[in-house]
Amino acid sequence: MKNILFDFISKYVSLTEDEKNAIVSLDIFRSVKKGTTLLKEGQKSLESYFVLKGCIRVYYIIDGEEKTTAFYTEMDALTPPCVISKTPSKYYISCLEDTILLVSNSDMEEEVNTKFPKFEIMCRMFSAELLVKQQINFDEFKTSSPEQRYLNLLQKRPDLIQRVPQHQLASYLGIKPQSLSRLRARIMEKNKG
Amino acid sequence: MKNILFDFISKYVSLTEDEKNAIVSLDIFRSVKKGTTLLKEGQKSLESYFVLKGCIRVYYIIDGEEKTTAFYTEMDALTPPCVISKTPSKYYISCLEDTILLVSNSDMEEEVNTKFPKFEIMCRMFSAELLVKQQINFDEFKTSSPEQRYLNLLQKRPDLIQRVPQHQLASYLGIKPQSLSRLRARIMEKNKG
DNA sequence: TTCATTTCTTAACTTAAGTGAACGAGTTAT
DNA sequence: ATAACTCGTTCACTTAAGTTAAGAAATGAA
Repeated sequence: MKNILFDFISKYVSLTEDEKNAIVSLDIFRSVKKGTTLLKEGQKSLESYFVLKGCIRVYYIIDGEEKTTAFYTEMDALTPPCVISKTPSKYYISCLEDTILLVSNSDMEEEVNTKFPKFEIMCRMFSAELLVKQQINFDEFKTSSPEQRYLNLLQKRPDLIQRVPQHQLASYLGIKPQSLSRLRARIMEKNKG
Repeated sequence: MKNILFDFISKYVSLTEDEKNAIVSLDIFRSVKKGTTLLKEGQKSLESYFVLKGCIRVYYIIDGEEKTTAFYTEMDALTPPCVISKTPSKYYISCLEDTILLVSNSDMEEEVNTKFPKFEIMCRMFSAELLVKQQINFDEFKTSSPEQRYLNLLQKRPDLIQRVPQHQLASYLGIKPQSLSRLRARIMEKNKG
């Protein structure tokens, strides 16, 4: 399990055994049951998450309706905007599956950063990378139709289509569940004829 | 003109006169004529921009069609993803109006950062803020309809609707120019009745 | 100025997404 | 085991966006 974490870190910096042990001793691993809500609208939080196993989901409730904006799976890291801006959350975060998380809070991070300067370097590289990914993601979403977005998702994150309920996927694509059903049927039809 | 820059910086850190002079002496101000293209698809770039006056626009050309994804106006900073990822650009950046920019390139930034540690602090605060804004922006886009997006824009950046051509605005909202015209007519109709 | 181009709007028609309702399959709770 | 839910799909209908075409208004260039 911890290997997932160290595989991830090795993409950015290389760690000594001592450093690895130090990380493990921080006791930041947390197991969460399917359905658990990690953050609710209105709450303040200092926690960031790294998904080791499982899947978590971010959604808003707008006019009583869930609007899913993100899924995080293995090797994905999530620092909720409200943690950075230190304002109450406008959204919910919950577990779609039994999930193993690495949880860190802002205070702790500072401590770790001073002890292990490598960490700060890694975090900076990571957040730069994240900014780029997010920008590209946004641009792709903006410049494509629901059908293109679905096909794109099928390419890039095929696992999501298996493990996530259709109505949450639909919301993530910016449409209603009925429209996703129809859209899928339409695509099947094209591939037949 | 330089005041716009220092007003902006003062939101993050306070500068001495010496520091201000040092910045001015870097000679990083550039005037650009309306219509100038700052970056083309396929090019590599190390330049980041800060808009002092005017407006620049980011767009893709997909199937021969312009897809506008962002506008940057006074006090907006833009570090194109391709600068961070050091890959060829997939998009264009051009000036919508005669524009005065502050231009920095990656090499120079490192030099400035070591000379003025304050700068690195500011940059980090700034990019954290940017990440949050971008995330919120994306979420808003995803969770709303074209009409809501237009009304939202009317609230948040009313100047854009005046200074930007309708067909570019339409693209920015994820729809065709004809649909934007219709949508505006629809809203006018509602406000009458 | 005049001619050409770009920009915006309107209209008619097509296509796709939203809505409300119904149904069967699978799950959960009692 | 049965009742109550949730979930995905389908259908008929409504609404909004895409498409094609045309024309008016503004802009730019010769």
